[in-house]
Amino acid sequence: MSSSTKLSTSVKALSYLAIEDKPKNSTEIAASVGINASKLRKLLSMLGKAGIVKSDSGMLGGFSLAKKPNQIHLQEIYCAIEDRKAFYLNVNDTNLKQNGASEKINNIFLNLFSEIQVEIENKMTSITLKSIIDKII
Amino acid sequence: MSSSTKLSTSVKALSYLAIEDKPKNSTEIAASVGINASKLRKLLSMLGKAGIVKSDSGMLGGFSLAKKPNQIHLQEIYCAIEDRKAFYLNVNDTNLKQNGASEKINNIFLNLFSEIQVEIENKMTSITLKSIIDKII
DNA sequence: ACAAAGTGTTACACTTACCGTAACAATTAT
DNA sequence: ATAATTGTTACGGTAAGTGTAACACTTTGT
Repeated sequence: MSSSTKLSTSVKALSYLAIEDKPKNSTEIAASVGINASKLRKLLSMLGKAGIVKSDSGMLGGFSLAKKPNQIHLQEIYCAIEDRKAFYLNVNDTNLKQNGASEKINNIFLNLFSEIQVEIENKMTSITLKSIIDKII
Repeated sequence: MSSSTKLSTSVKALSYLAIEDKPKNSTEIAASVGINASKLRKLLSMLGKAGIVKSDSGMLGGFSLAKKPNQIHLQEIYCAIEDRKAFYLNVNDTNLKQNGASEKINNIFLNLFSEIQVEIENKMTSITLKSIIDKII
């Protein structure tokens, strides 16, 4: 799954939990968002480590939101499921020539990509789960 | 090669052509930017179709810039080498549920990604090959 | 105590994508 | 003719992604 697909899938699962407003097991959630239950558990496990959802084992177990929807924004969801920077962009730094031109160009692009990533992160920080739910209800 | 790597590699090749200011064959350019000559020819071939470089076969053939460096900006380089939108972001649209929530969330993300792409394109349009060369010389 | 229902994680076969290189037709100057 | 070059295709090898199953561990109900 690409980063962007992971993000939208996670938001679907979280929206489902917010709307249902009671613990749901991975099978139900997976059926709702349309992916495999095992795969979904991997995603939700990461969201759990980030304190976004909480999970309980056992017969009455399942997943539920650990915070209110207006306290969850896209940026933290993204960080929870992806270790790399937002929508990672990279350059080819193999075979760098000794003259340094390639290295300088790499740095120029790394700076450009950093700027883009900051903008993306700002945008994602401003969007909460609640604002998304409000749009789909 | 990722989109971003393609872009930086292309800019390296174009910068080399701009600085040398005479036709260069793929072997020389490839050695300068540190990639395979055949692979580079694929990139330059696409840049040629976009009118950014011109190429000549034969013994005295090679590649040279078709426009001045201040008339070439990153956005057109990107469009030349990549058919998809800038730094393509996508959602999972398989197994869409009948309730429509997944579809609505997909649309929300597609809109968000479109906004991000517009910002990236604006940024890339404002950066010319000349401005990059000025920084590396 | 024991069974049932969960999560969290690992493993694995399968497919897909990617990479680097080679090869070759077409083209052009000498 | 010959040599050098582009543009494109093909291909074997390798890496990455996918979907599923499996299983240990935890928790609840009886």
